[in-house]
Amino acid sequence: MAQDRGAYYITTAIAYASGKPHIGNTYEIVLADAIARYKRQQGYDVFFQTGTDEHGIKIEEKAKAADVTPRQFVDNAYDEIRRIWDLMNTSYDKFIRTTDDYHEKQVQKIFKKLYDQGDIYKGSYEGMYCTPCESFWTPSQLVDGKCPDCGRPVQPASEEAYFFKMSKYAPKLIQYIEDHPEFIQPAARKNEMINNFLKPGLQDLCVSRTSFTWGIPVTFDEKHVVYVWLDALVNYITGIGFDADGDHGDLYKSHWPADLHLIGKDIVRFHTIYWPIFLMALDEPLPKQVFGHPWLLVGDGKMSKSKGNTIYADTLVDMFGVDAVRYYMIHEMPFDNDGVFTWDTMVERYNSDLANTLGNLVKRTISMGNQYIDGVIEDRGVKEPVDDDLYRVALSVRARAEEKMATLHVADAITEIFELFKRCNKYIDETTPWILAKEADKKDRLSTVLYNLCDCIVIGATLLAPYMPDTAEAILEQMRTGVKDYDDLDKRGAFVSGTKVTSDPAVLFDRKKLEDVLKEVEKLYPPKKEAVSESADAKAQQDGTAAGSFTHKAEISIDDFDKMELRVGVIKQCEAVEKSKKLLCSQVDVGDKMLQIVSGIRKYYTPEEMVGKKVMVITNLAPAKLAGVESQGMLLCAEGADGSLALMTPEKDMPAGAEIG
RNA sequence: CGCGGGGUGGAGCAGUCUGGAAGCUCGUCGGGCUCAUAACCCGAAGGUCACAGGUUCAAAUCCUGUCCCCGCUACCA
Repeated sequence: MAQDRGAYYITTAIAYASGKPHIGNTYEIVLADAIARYKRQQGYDVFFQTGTDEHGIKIEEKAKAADVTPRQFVDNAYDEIRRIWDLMNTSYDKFIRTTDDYHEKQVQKIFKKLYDQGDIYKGSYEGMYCTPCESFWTPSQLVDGKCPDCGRPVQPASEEAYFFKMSKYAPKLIQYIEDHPEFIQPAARKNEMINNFLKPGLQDLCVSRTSFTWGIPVTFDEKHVVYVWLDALVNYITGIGFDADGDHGDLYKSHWPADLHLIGKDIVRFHTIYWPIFLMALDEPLPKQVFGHPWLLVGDGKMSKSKGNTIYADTLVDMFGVDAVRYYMIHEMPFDNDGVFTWDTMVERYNSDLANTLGNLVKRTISMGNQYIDGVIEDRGVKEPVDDDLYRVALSVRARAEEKMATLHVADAITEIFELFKRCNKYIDETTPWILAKEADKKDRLSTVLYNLCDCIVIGATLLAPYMPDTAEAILEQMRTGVKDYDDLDKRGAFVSGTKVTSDPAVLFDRKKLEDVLKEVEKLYPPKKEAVSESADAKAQQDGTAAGSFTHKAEISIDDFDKMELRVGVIKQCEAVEKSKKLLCSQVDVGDKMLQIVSGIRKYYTPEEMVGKKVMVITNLAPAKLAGVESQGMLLCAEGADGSLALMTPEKDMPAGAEIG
């Protein structure tokens, strides 16, 4: 066993239980798993927690839309999320749900405690209220003084709510952040937090809601439920046995404070400001580090259903296998920049790194062992200078990978390990075992060369285990070698001399052809199929066609249609709207009058090319102000899921004002 | 002057904090090898490090200014 290095507590953010997680969400658990396995290998007593965030108005609404109870809804989402986490072979020790009894109970106790000690107080939430929409809006959200959703007038109103005294702890938090430069990672995020939120002064945070019920009720004021972030954040302590009365479980005593909260860069604020302040209020120590990882994107945009580019981990696993997907996610993610998924790079990494460099290395080494020396790989001690360079690389990989991991540069760590596999391939060419095999007096050298290779492969495979556990196991199995101790990986002898390796080495990663993969993507999920299928999205994203998820609206009657007045308009003048990046303002002749119409199409058309165009116009749309400019209608456009856009124009020349219908 | 990220050989990136011969992966081309998964090894071509000034013995790196791209936000009627 590696030496005992003490406790290590790592968490992911808990996944919001609103649906199936896509590869971007899945990346986080895989990254966390790699770190957790790595720390275990090093000898830490690791506790790795993940889970689901199951409360909130969004879930309540989604459940309603799906015509199920919130409970049923989150149960389904939980099943799906956990299935994906398990599919990815992630070794979490605990999966917490915010609907778990013990968690809910502790949230209530924590809320009560903070209330009793005066950190939470009852106040009222002031704002402009739109009665039909049942929504509060801040003055800056209002459009033209009206509700941004429905355009109707709003009234000043207030609603009672509980607030947390954030400002009280701000100086202490700033001090902590300054004293612990490693607390917020990457460092760039630290400055954002301090400059954007802490320095200007923290506002008290509203920590209860009355507008919905799917949450944890406040025990002493039942019409309030606890704000989801307060509910969610404390999972990190309730999951390991925190008790608000101080009667903590052993795990809490041994593993809090957490060593690492691994989260997405979009929620850094909650984890580096609110969460530490909650902990200060509870008089508990703060986590040692919060790492806001970048996002894994698809194509060149953020993944979303509406963009039609969602890709799920299980689709990829079906095609490439778990470890290949883990490898891709870990290897392709830069430390502080967003990473990108494309089918091209997926196939490229798979072939180049996994099939060629690693898989082929193992196969050719074992094959030579079998062909030349009956699979019994023995160190006969016939050394040559070239061996030294091989071992120089092999025995230093652990240290180099460790250096990268120390700062969570996981992608760089795995790259270091592959440097060893590349070095091994080179070594084969340098030593030419097939020539040694032909010379009777070189048998001992041949055996030594193959031994050195096996030894280095075992070192590499062992170091690879945290990132690609199945692959590491498969390699060691082929080498008939057990798991090696981390502490010995800087020494020769990981592979025991005289071991007989497998006589039938399996191919670890079979090469893929890009065109086959693309065909499969298309075949598995044909485009334009009825329901929303992820690969139709993937296909759309691949070739730019507009397949993907369509959202359909309710059927309308001819009378409904008749309410619209559609006409051909001629654009007489057009200019960019000063204060906007997206808007063009056109003067359109619709026959009997001129309409001023503002459209968000500046990205696609210049004002000059707009002039003279004949377009389709809705002429009886209620006027609205966009960026302070009045718009009296709407130019109709076709918009592709890939972001393409075109104005609708009459197929034959038609006069301005011609009715459309 | 809304906030932030970025512009480095065909593609994707590192290097920028702490100036000191422009690097990595993939792709392309040529060669080698034949144990292996059309694999592996070697070599080559390919970059005015967005642009313009400045500091310096020396600038991808520091300073000033400009242009372009991408997120977020306000206003995509």
